[in-house]
Amino acid sequence: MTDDTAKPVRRRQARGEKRMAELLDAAAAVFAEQGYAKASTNAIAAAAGASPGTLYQFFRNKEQIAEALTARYLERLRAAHGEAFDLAVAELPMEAMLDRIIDPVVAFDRANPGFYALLSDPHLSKELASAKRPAQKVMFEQLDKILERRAPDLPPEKRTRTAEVAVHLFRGLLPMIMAASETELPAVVTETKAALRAYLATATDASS
Amino acid sequence: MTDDTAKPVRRRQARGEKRMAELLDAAAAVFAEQGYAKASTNAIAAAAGASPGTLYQFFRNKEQIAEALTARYLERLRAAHGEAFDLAVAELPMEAMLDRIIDPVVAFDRANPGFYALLSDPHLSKELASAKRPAQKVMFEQLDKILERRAPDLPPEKRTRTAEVAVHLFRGLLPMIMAASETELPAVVTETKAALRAYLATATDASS
DNA sequence: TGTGAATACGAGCAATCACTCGTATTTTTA
DNA sequence: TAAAAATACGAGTGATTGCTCGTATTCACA
Repeated sequence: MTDDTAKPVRRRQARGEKRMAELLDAAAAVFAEQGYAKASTNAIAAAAGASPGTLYQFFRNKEQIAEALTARYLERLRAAHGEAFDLAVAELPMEAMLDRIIDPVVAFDRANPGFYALLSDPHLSKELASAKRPAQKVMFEQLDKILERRAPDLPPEKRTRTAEVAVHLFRGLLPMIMAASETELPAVVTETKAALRAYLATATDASS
Repeated sequence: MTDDTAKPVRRRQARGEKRMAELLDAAAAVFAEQGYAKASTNAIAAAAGASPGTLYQFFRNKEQIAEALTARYLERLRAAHGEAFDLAVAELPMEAMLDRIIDPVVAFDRANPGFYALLSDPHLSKELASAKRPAQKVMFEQLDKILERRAPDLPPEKRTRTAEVAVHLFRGLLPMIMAASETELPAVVTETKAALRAYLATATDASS
Protein backbone atom coordinates (compact mmCIF):
# COMPACT_ATOMS: atom_id res chain seq x y z
CA MET A 1 0.00 0.00 0.00
CA THR A 2 1.50 3.31 -1.05
CA ASP A 3 1.48 6.27 1.29
CA ASP A 4 -0.52 9.04 -0.32
CA THR A 5 0.30 11.45 2.51
CA ALA A 6 4.05 11.15 1.97
CA LYS A 7 5.49 14.43 0.86
CA PRO A 8 6.77 14.36 -2.71
CA VAL A 9 10.51 13.90 -2.89
CA ARG A 10 12.20 17.19 -3.62
CA ARG A 11 14.93 16.43 -6.08
CA ARG A 12 17.54 19.12 -5.58
CA GLN A 13 19.70 20.01 -8.52
CA ALA A 14 23.39 20.80 -8.30
CA ARG A 15 22.48 24.40 -9.03
CA GLY A 16 20.24 24.45 -6.00
CA GLU A 17 22.89 23.03 -3.70
CA LYS A 18 25.26 25.71 -4.85
CA ARG A 19 22.68 28.43 -4.25
CA MET A 20 22.01 27.15 -0.75
CA ALA A 21 25.70 27.27 0.03
CA GLU A 22 25.92 30.81 -1.32
CA LEU A 23 22.93 31.86 0.75
CA LEU A 24 24.43 30.33 3.89
CA ASP A 25 27.73 32.08 3.21
CA ALA A 26 25.88 35.36 2.86
CA ALA A 27 23.86 34.68 6.01
CA ALA A 28 27.03 33.98 7.96
CA ALA A 29 28.51 37.30 6.87
CA VAL A 30 25.38 39.30 7.65
CA PHE A 31 24.80 37.57 10.99
CA ALA A 32 28.42 38.14 11.97
CA GLU A 33 28.20 41.82 11.14
CA GLN A 34 24.71 42.75 12.32
CA GLY A 35 23.63 39.95 14.60
CA TYR A 36 20.73 37.60 13.98
CA ALA A 37 17.92 39.90 15.09
CA LYS A 38 18.99 42.91 13.04
CA ALA A 39 19.93 40.94 9.94
CA SER A 40 17.21 41.13 7.29
CA THR A 41 16.40 38.26 4.99
CA ASN A 42 16.37 40.65 2.03
CA ALA A 43 19.89 41.73 2.94
CA ILE A 44 21.01 38.11 3.10
CA ALA A 45 19.49 37.39 -0.31
CA ALA A 46 21.09 40.51 -1.77
CA ALA A 47 24.47 39.58 -0.30
CA ALA A 48 24.17 36.23 -2.04
CA GLY A 49 23.23 37.89 -5.32
CA ALA A 50 19.77 36.36 -5.15
CA SER A 51 16.21 37.60 -4.82
CA PRO A 52 14.04 37.20 -1.71
CA GLY A 53 11.91 34.69 -3.59
CA THR A 54 14.90 32.53 -4.30
CA LEU A 55 15.94 32.59 -0.67
CA TYR A 56 12.53 31.34 0.42
CA GLN A 57 12.67 28.55 -2.11
CA PHE A 58 15.40 26.92 -0.03
CA PHE A 59 14.56 28.07 3.49
CA ARG A 60 11.16 28.11 5.13
CA ASN A 61 11.88 31.21 7.21
CA LYS A 62 14.60 33.27 8.81
CA GLU A 63 14.98 30.96 11.77
CA GLN A 64 15.63 27.98 9.56
CA ILE A 65 18.48 29.84 7.89
CA ALA A 66 20.23 30.07 11.24
CA GLU A 67 19.43 26.42 11.92
CA ALA A 68 20.92 25.29 8.64
CA LEU A 69 23.94 27.52 9.13
CA THR A 70 24.53 26.11 12.60
CA ALA A 71 24.21 22.58 11.27
CA ARG A 72 26.75 23.30 8.56
CA TYR A 73 29.19 24.79 11.05
CA LEU A 74 28.71 21.78 13.28
CA GLU A 75 29.55 19.49 10.38
CA ARG A 76 32.72 21.39 9.61
CA LEU A 77 33.67 21.53 13.27
CA ARG A 78 33.40 17.78 13.54
CA ALA A 79 35.47 17.35 10.42
CA ALA A 80 38.12 19.77 11.60
CA HIS A 81 38.41 18.15 15.01
CA GLY A 82 37.74 14.54 14.20
CA GLU A 83 41.40 13.74 14.52
CA ALA A 84 42.59 16.52 16.79
CA PHE A 85 39.91 15.81 19.35
CA ASP A 86 40.57 12.12 19.15
CA LEU A 87 40.60 10.13 22.34
CA ALA A 88 44.28 9.45 21.77
CA VAL A 89 45.06 12.94 23.04
CA ALA A 90 44.00 11.75 26.47
CA GLU A 91 47.27 9.88 26.73
CA LEU A 92 49.37 12.93 25.98
CA PRO A 93 50.85 15.12 28.69
CA MET A 94 48.54 18.01 29.65
CA GLU A 95 50.62 20.55 27.78
CA ALA A 96 50.55 18.66 24.50
CA MET A 97 46.92 17.72 24.91
CA LEU A 98 45.85 21.32 25.25
CA ASP A 99 47.88 22.25 22.18
CA ARG A 100 46.18 19.55 20.16
CA ILE A 101 42.73 20.61 21.28
CA ILE A 102 42.91 24.38 21.60
CA ASP A 103 44.84 25.30 18.47
CA PRO A 104 42.40 23.87 15.93
CA VAL A 105 39.39 25.18 17.82
CA VAL A 106 40.89 28.67 17.90
CA ALA A 107 41.70 28.44 14.20
CA PHE A 108 38.17 27.31 13.40
CA ASP A 109 36.48 30.02 15.42
CA ARG A 110 38.63 32.76 13.97
CA ALA A 111 38.06 31.45 10.46
CA ASN A 112 34.29 31.33 11.01
CA PRO A 113 33.12 34.51 12.75
CA GLY A 114 29.55 33.68 11.80
CA PHE A 115 29.74 30.64 14.05
CA TYR A 116 30.84 32.78 16.95
CA ALA A 117 28.09 35.29 16.22
CA LEU A 118 25.41 32.60 16.34
CA LEU A 119 26.68 30.83 19.44
CA SER A 120 27.35 33.93 21.48
CA ASP A 121 23.91 35.45 21.00
CA PRO A 122 22.07 34.40 24.15
CA HIS A 123 18.63 35.27 22.83
CA LEU A 124 18.91 32.78 20.01
CA SER A 125 18.94 30.01 22.56
CA LYS A 126 15.18 29.96 22.94
CA GLU A 127 14.36 29.81 19.25
CA LEU A 128 17.38 27.83 18.15
CA ALA A 129 17.88 25.62 21.15
CA SER A 130 17.52 22.45 19.13
CA ALA A 131 20.10 23.64 16.62
CA LYS A 132 22.52 25.17 19.08
CA ARG A 133 22.63 22.51 21.76
CA PRO A 134 24.45 19.93 19.66
CA ALA A 135 26.97 22.57 18.68
CA GLN A 136 27.51 23.42 22.31
CA LYS A 137 27.80 19.79 23.21
CA VAL A 138 30.39 18.78 20.67
CA MET A 139 33.28 20.06 22.71
CA PHE A 140 31.67 19.20 26.00
CA GLU A 141 31.02 15.56 25.21
CA GLN A 142 34.39 14.98 23.65
CA LEU A 143 36.13 16.60 26.58
CA ASP A 144 34.08 14.49 28.94
CA LYS A 145 35.28 11.33 27.23
CA ILE A 146 38.86 12.51 27.31
CA LEU A 147 38.62 13.23 31.01
CA GLU A 148 37.09 9.83 31.58
CA ARG A 149 40.14 8.17 30.10
CA ARG A 150 42.56 10.60 31.68
CA ALA A 151 41.19 10.52 35.20
CA PRO A 152 39.20 7.29 35.50
CA ASP A 153 38.97 7.61 39.28
CA LEU A 154 37.07 10.89 39.10
CA PRO A 155 33.40 10.49 40.01
CA PRO A 156 31.30 10.84 36.84
CA GLU A 157 29.29 13.69 38.27
CA LYS A 158 32.40 15.66 39.12
CA ARG A 159 33.92 14.82 35.77
CA THR A 160 30.89 16.04 33.84
CA ARG A 161 30.81 19.27 35.75
CA THR A 162 34.51 19.76 35.14
CA ALA A 163 34.07 19.30 31.41
CA GLU A 164 31.17 21.73 31.35
CA VAL A 165 33.06 24.34 33.31
CA ALA A 166 36.14 23.96 31.12
CA VAL A 167 34.11 24.55 27.97
CA HIS A 168 32.53 27.64 29.52
CA LEU A 169 35.93 28.93 30.56
CA PHE A 170 37.06 28.67 26.97
CA ARG A 171 33.91 30.36 25.75
CA GLY A 172 34.55 33.18 28.17
CA LEU A 173 37.94 33.83 26.59
CA LEU A 174 36.54 33.61 23.06
CA PRO A 175 35.82 37.35 22.86
CA MET A 176 39.49 38.03 23.54
CA ILE A 177 40.50 35.36 21.04
CA MET A 178 38.22 36.77 18.36
CA ALA A 179 39.23 40.37 18.98
CA ALA A 180 42.96 39.71 19.09
CA SER A 181 45.11 40.76 16.17
CA GLU A 182 47.35 38.23 14.53
CA THR A 183 50.28 39.44 16.64
CA GLU A 184 48.33 39.45 19.92
CA LEU A 185 46.84 36.04 19.34
CA PRO A 186 49.72 33.84 20.55
CA ALA A 187 49.78 35.56 23.94
CA VAL A 188 46.01 35.21 24.33
CA VAL A 189 46.13 31.56 23.35
CA THR A 190 48.96 30.95 25.78
CA GLU A 191 46.92 32.49 28.56
CA THR A 192 43.90 30.44 27.52
CA LYS A 193 45.90 27.25 27.80
CA ALA A 194 47.36 28.33 31.12
CA ALA A 195 43.91 28.92 32.55
CA LEU A 196 42.58 25.58 31.35
CA ARG A 197 45.70 23.75 32.47
CA ALA A 198 45.46 25.26 35.94
CA TYR A 199 41.78 24.47 36.29
CA LEU A 200 41.94 20.95 34.90
CA ALA A 201 44.95 20.14 37.05
CA THR A 202 43.16 21.00 40.27
CA ALA A 203 39.76 19.69 39.18
CA THR A 204 41.05 16.28 38.19
CA ASP A 205 43.22 16.02 41.27
CA ALA A 206 41.57 13.37 43.40
CA SER A 207 42.94 14.92 46.58
CA SER A 208 40.82 18.06 46.19
CA MET B 1 27.87 87.85 29.19
CA THR B 2 25.14 85.24 29.20
CA ASP B 3 25.28 82.26 26.88
CA ASP B 4 22.28 82.40 24.59
CA THR B 5 23.17 79.07 23.00
CA ALA B 6 23.06 77.20 26.31
CA LYS B 7 20.24 74.70 26.36
CA PRO B 8 17.46 75.64 28.73
CA VAL B 9 17.73 73.81 32.02
CA ARG B 10 15.20 71.06 32.16
CA ARG B 11 13.87 71.00 35.67
CA ARG B 12 12.74 67.48 36.38
CA GLN B 13 9.92 66.97 38.83
CA ALA B 14 9.79 64.13 41.33
CA ARG B 15 7.03 62.64 39.24
CA GLY B 16 9.36 62.58 36.25
CA GLU B 17 12.15 60.87 38.17
CA LYS B 18 9.73 58.21 39.27
CA ARG B 19 8.51 57.70 35.70
CA MET B 20 12.07 57.35 34.44
CA ALA B 21 12.77 54.71 37.05
CA GLU B 22 9.61 52.84 36.08
CA LEU B 23 10.54 53.00 32.42
CA LEU B 24 14.03 51.68 33.15
CA ASP B 25 12.59 48.86 35.24
CA ALA B 26 10.31 47.96 32.36
CA ALA B 27 13.17 48.19 29.87
CA ALA B 28 15.27 45.86 32.02
CA ALA B 29 12.50 43.28 32.05
CA VAL B 30 11.83 43.48 28.31
CA PHE B 31 15.52 43.45 27.40
CA ALA B 32 16.10 40.47 29.66
CA GLU B 33 13.25 38.56 28.08
CA GLN B 34 13.53 39.51 24.42
CA GLY B 35 16.98 40.97 23.98
CA TYR B 36 17.77 44.53 22.97
CA ALA B 37 17.20 44.17 19.24
CA LYS B 38 13.81 42.48 19.48
CA ALA B 39 12.52 44.63 22.33
CA SER B 40 10.15 47.32 21.06
CA THR B 41 9.96 50.74 22.62
CA ASN B 42 6.17 50.53 22.60
CA ALA B 43 6.39 47.30 24.59
CA ILE B 44 8.70 48.96 27.09
CA ALA B 45 6.32 51.87 27.50
CA ALA B 46 3.36 49.53 27.88
CA ALA B 47 5.22 47.45 30.48
CA ALA B 48 5.77 50.63 32.45
CA GLY B 49 2.12 51.60 32.16
CA ALA B 50 3.03 54.60 30.02
CA SER B 51 2.42 55.74 26.46
CA PRO B 52 5.09 55.89 23.74
CA GLY B 53 4.99 59.67 23.90
CA THR B 54 5.78 59.64 27.59
CA LEU B 55 8.72 57.33 27.01
CA TYR B 56 10.19 59.71 24.46
CA GLN B 57 9.78 62.62 26.83
CA PHE B 58 12.52 61.11 28.97
CA PHE B 59 14.67 59.25 26.44
CA ARG B 60 15.84 60.53 23.09
CA ASN B 61 15.75 57.12 21.43
CA LYS B 62 15.93 53.40 22.05
CA GLU B 63 19.68 53.35 22.31
CA GLN B 64 19.67 55.93 25.06
CA ILE B 65 17.34 53.74 27.10
CA ALA B 66 19.98 51.02 27.12
CA GLU B 67 22.64 53.60 27.93
CA ALA B 68 20.71 54.95 30.89
CA LEU B 69 19.91 51.44 32.08
CA THR B 70 23.56 50.42 31.88
CA ALA B 71 24.57 53.55 33.78
CA ARG B 72 22.06 52.78 36.51
CA TYR B 73 23.29 49.21 36.80
CA LEU B 74 26.85 50.47 36.97
CA GLU B 75 25.92 52.78 39.81
CA ARG B 76 24.31 49.98 41.75
CA LEU B 77 27.21 47.66 41.04
CA ARG B 78 29.64 50.17 42.45
CA ALA B 79 27.47 50.63 45.52
CA ALA B 80 27.13 46.89 46.04
CA HIS B 81 30.84 46.26 45.70
CA GLY B 82 32.28 49.42 47.15
CA GLU B 83 33.21 47.60 50.31
CA ALA B 84 33.46 44.03 49.09
CA PHE B 85 35.81 44.98 46.29
CA ASP B 86 37.85 47.14 48.61
CA LEU B 87 41.60 46.99 48.33
CA ALA B 88 41.73 45.50 51.80
CA VAL B 89 40.72 42.15 50.34
CA ALA B 90 44.12 42.01 48.69
CA GLU B 91 45.61 41.17 52.07
CA LEU B 92 43.30 38.24 52.64
CA PRO B 93 44.25 34.69 51.78
CA MET B 94 43.21 33.72 48.26
CA GLU B 95 40.29 31.64 49.48
CA ALA B 96 38.78 34.41 51.56
CA MET B 97 39.47 37.03 48.91
CA LEU B 98 37.55 35.12 46.29
CA ASP B 99 34.65 34.69 48.69
CA ARG B 100 34.53 38.41 49.33
CA ILE B 101 34.63 39.25 45.63
CA ILE B 102 32.66 36.50 43.92
CA ASP B 103 29.70 36.15 46.26
CA PRO B 104 28.39 39.72 45.95
CA VAL B 105 28.99 39.78 42.20
CA VAL B 106 27.05 36.55 41.79
CA ALA B 107 24.26 37.89 43.95
CA PHE B 108 24.11 41.13 41.95
CA ASP B 109 24.04 39.43 38.57
CA ARG B 110 21.35 36.99 39.61
CA ALA B 111 19.28 39.78 41.08
CA ASN B 112 19.61 41.85 37.91
CA PRO B 113 19.06 39.67 34.85
CA GLY B 114 18.62 42.78 32.72
CA PHE B 115 22.23 43.67 33.42
CA TYR B 116 23.36 40.28 32.22
CA ALA B 117 21.18 40.60 29.13
CA LEU B 118 22.74 43.90 28.18
CA LEU B 119 26.33 42.91 28.82
CA SER B 120 26.15 39.51 27.16
CA ASP B 121 24.73 40.80 23.89
CA PRO B 122 27.83 41.10 21.71
CA HIS B 123 26.16 43.21 19.04
CA LEU B 124 25.37 45.96 21.50
CA SER B 125 29.07 46.56 21.82
CA LYS B 126 29.18 48.66 18.69
CA GLU B 127 26.26 50.93 19.52
CA LEU B 128 26.72 50.96 23.24
CA ALA B 129 30.46 50.79 23.47
CA SER B 130 30.66 54.01 25.40
CA ALA B 131 28.08 52.86 27.90
CA LYS B 132 29.24 49.28 28.19
CA ARG B 133 32.97 49.75 28.48
CA PRO B 134 32.90 51.31 31.93
CA ALA B 135 30.65 48.52 33.13
CA GLN B 136 33.07 45.96 31.79
CA LYS B 137 35.97 47.80 33.32
CA VAL B 138 34.66 48.08 36.84
CA MET B 139 35.67 44.59 37.77
CA PHE B 140 38.75 44.62 35.60
CA GLU B 141 40.23 47.79 37.05
CA GLN B 142 39.48 46.86 40.62
CA LEU B 143 40.96 43.44 40.14
CA ASP B 144 44.01 44.98 38.54
CA LYS B 145 44.56 47.15 41.61
CA ILE B 146 44.10 44.20 43.92
CA LEU B 147 46.63 42.18 41.98
CA GLU B 148 49.04 45.09 42.08
CA ARG B 149 48.97 45.04 45.83
CA ARG B 150 48.93 41.27 46.06
CA ALA B 151 51.74 40.57 43.63
CA PRO B 152 53.80 43.75 43.41
CA ASP B 153 56.64 41.97 41.62
CA LEU B 154 54.46 40.99 38.69
CA PRO B 155 55.23 43.02 35.55
CA PRO B 156 52.37 45.49 34.93
CA GLU B 157 51.73 44.14 31.47
CA LYS B 158 51.39 40.60 32.74
CA ARG B 159 49.28 41.77 35.65
CA THR B 160 46.86 43.62 33.39
CA ARG B 161 46.47 40.66 31.11
CA THR B 162 45.88 38.41 34.10
CA ALA B 163 43.12 40.68 35.39
CA GLU B 164 41.51 40.83 31.98
CA VAL B 165 41.61 37.07 31.56
CA ALA B 166 40.24 36.49 35.05
CA VAL B 167 37.25 38.74 34.35
CA HIS B 168 36.59 36.94 31.09
CA LEU B 169 36.82 33.58 32.82
CA PHE B 170 34.15 34.70 35.24
CA ARG B 171 32.02 36.02 32.40
CA GLY B 172 32.32 32.67 30.70
CA LEU B 173 30.83 30.95 33.72
CA LEU B 174 28.06 33.52 34.08
CA PRO B 175 25.66 31.57 31.85
CA MET B 176 25.96 28.63 34.23
CA ILE B 177 25.59 30.92 37.22
CA MET B 178 22.50 32.57 35.78
CA ALA B 179 20.90 29.30 34.71
CA ALA B 180 21.55 27.47 37.95
CA SER B 181 18.68 26.81 40.32
CA GLU B 182 18.98 27.90 43.91
CA THR B 183 20.08 24.41 44.89
CA GLU B 184 22.61 24.06 42.09
CA LEU B 185 24.12 27.48 42.65
CA PRO B 186 26.52 26.67 45.51
CA ALA B 187 28.24 23.95 43.48
CA VAL B 188 28.57 26.25 40.45
CA VAL B 189 29.96 29.04 42.59
CA THR B 190 32.41 26.65 44.22
CA GLU B 191 33.63 25.58 40.80
CA THR B 192 33.88 29.21 39.71
CA LYS B 193 36.08 30.02 42.66
CA ALA B 194 38.18 26.91 42.06
CA ALA B 195 38.81 27.93 38.46
CA LEU B 196 39.77 31.48 39.38
CA ARG B 197 41.91 30.33 42.28
CA ALA B 198 43.78 27.90 40.07
CA TYR B 199 44.35 30.44 37.33
CA LEU B 200 45.34 33.31 39.59
CA ALA B 201 47.71 31.08 41.56
CA THR B 202 49.69 30.13 38.49
CA ALA B 203 49.42 33.50 36.77
CA THR B 204 50.71 35.45 39.76
CA ASP B 205 53.45 32.94 40.40
CA ALA B 206 56.66 34.74 39.44
CA SER B 207 58.35 31.46 38.57
CA SER B 208 56.07 30.84 35.59
C1' DT C 1 11.81 17.20 -28.44
C1' DG C 2 8.29 17.76 -25.16
C1' DT C 3 6.93 18.03 -20.41
C1' DG C 4 7.05 18.59 -15.63
C1' DA C 5 9.93 19.93 -11.97
C1' DA C 6 13.39 22.91 -10.10
C1' DT C 7 15.23 27.39 -10.03
C1' DA C 8 14.76 32.41 -10.38
C1' DC C 9 12.83 36.85 -10.16
C1' DG C 10 11.08 41.16 -7.77
C1' DA C 11 7.06 43.93 -6.99
C1' DG C 12 4.37 44.15 -3.28
C1' DC C 13 1.61 42.86 1.09
C1' DA C 14 0.53 42.87 5.88
C1' DA C 15 2.70 43.55 10.10
C1' DT C 16 5.77 45.85 12.97
C1' DC C 17 8.99 49.25 14.21
C1' DA C 18 11.02 53.69 16.20
C1' DC C 19 9.42 57.88 16.76
C1' DT C 20 6.28 62.44 16.29
C1' DC C 21 2.86 65.77 17.31
C1' DG C 22 -1.23 68.04 18.61
C1' DT C 23 -3.56 68.28 22.66
C1' DA C 24 -4.90 67.66 27.48
C1' DT C 25 -3.69 67.54 32.39
C1' DT C 26 -0.92 68.42 36.44
C1' DT C 27 2.62 70.89 38.91
C1' DT C 28 5.68 74.80 39.77
C1' DT C 29 6.49 79.49 39.77
C1' DA C 30 5.70 84.29 40.02
C1' DT D 1 -4.45 82.84 40.60
C1' DA D 2 -2.66 83.07 36.19
C1' DA D 3 1.09 82.03 33.24
C1' DA D 4 4.72 78.78 32.30
C1' DA D 5 6.70 74.47 32.46
C1' DA D 6 6.60 69.57 33.02
C1' DT D 7 4.16 65.43 32.43
C1' DA D 8 0.90 62.51 29.86
C1' DC D 9 -1.57 60.65 26.13
C1' DG D 10 -2.21 57.75 21.81
C1' DA D 11 -3.43 57.94 17.07
C1' DG D 12 -0.66 58.38 13.34
C1' DT D 13 3.67 58.41 10.03
C1' DG D 14 7.15 56.84 7.21
C1' DA D 15 10.38 53.25 7.00
C1' DT D 16 11.51 48.48 7.31
C1' DT D 17 10.53 43.76 8.04
C1' DG D 18 9.59 38.77 6.92
C1' DC D 19 7.54 36.65 3.50
C1' DT D 20 4.23 35.65 -0.79
C1' DC D 21 2.93 34.89 -5.43
C1' DG D 22 2.39 35.26 -10.28
C1' DT D 23 5.39 34.57 -13.80
C1' DA D 24 9.54 33.52 -16.42
C1' DT D 25 13.54 30.64 -17.29
C1' DT D 26 16.42 26.53 -17.03
C1' DC D 27 17.07 21.90 -16.13
C1' DA D 28 16.36 16.54 -16.04
C1' DC D 29 14.59 12.86 -18.31
C1' DA D 30 11.74 9.97 -21.21
